[in-house]
Amino acid sequence: MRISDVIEEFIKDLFTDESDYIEIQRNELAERFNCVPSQINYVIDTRFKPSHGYYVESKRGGGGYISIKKINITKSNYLMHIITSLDDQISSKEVDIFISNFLSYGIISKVEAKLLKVATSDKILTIEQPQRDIIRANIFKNMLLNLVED
Amino acid sequence: MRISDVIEEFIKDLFTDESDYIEIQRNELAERFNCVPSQINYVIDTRFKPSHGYYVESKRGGGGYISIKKINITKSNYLMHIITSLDDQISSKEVDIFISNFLSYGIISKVEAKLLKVATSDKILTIEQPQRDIIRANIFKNMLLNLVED
DNA sequence: AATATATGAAGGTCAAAGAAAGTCAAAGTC
DNA sequence: GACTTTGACTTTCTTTGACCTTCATATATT
Repeated sequence: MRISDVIEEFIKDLFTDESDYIEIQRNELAERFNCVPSQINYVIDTRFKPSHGYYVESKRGGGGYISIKKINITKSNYLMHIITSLDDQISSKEVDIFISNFLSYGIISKVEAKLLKVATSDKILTIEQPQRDIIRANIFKNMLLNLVED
Repeated sequence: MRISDVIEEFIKDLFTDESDYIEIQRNELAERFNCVPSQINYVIDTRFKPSHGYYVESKRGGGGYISIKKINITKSNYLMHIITSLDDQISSKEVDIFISNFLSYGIISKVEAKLLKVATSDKILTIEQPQRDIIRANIFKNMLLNLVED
């Protein structure tokens, strides 16, 4: 078995039910698996990409680390699905229904909901139809896109 | 854990509910944490910058000290101040500057920043000027309003 | 007594050394 | 040919220490 696969599995085992966030030490891991440190980068680059549902951060220097966060892929999937299914114009009421669904599914936060709502409200979008519904769809889709992948 | 992090936390714990002003003794702190005195400067320089919401003063010589004041640009105050000062039209560039300031002051989250940015971008607001800058100001103000008080 | 000088007690600066992690391309495997 | 492994070199952040500046106070000088 490849060393990269072993390391991948080891890292994935670090995630528990309680926590979808871990921190590792590059050099320590490399030593444990008797490989060169950059091998760890290779594993992370190839197996923990955003497209695999992971978000990676790191810090260099004394006490440095690499952190990996498992992102909720279902959220992304769900939102992407909604986004692609949206027409290129949408009413305020329709938007509101989407938003309250997102909220009740725990897909977005209250603040995010408020931001979405206000940015797409008729009160704010003071232009004529059908321009209004077009701009609204545009705003809505793009805001949602920015909620995908946290 | 880094010694710098430990010291940072120690200092932050000195602030109480009653007081947002503390005074420390550089040498005393260094001795307590068994580090070189200039380490304290390092911690203060990197973790208690104005952009983090702290104001630092010091005095040398006998009876010297370092004082740190937590500046309470509370989120609400700050945002309300911005909102009321805003004109009724605004360019995309101006908005971006505001957003990056909010971010560096830690007043909004990254996600919120992205939402603000996308909802006010020229790419999304595909209408003619001056309508565009008017709608943008409207959206921006109202989104900010919804960030006040959480 | 008033002023000048010395001393010691702070804190400040800056650069070198150290500790991680990142990059990239060459070499190796399947 | 695509994926892995390796290692030399780079970048970033932290720790350490030698040397500097400022201030209060004690001591000396006029």
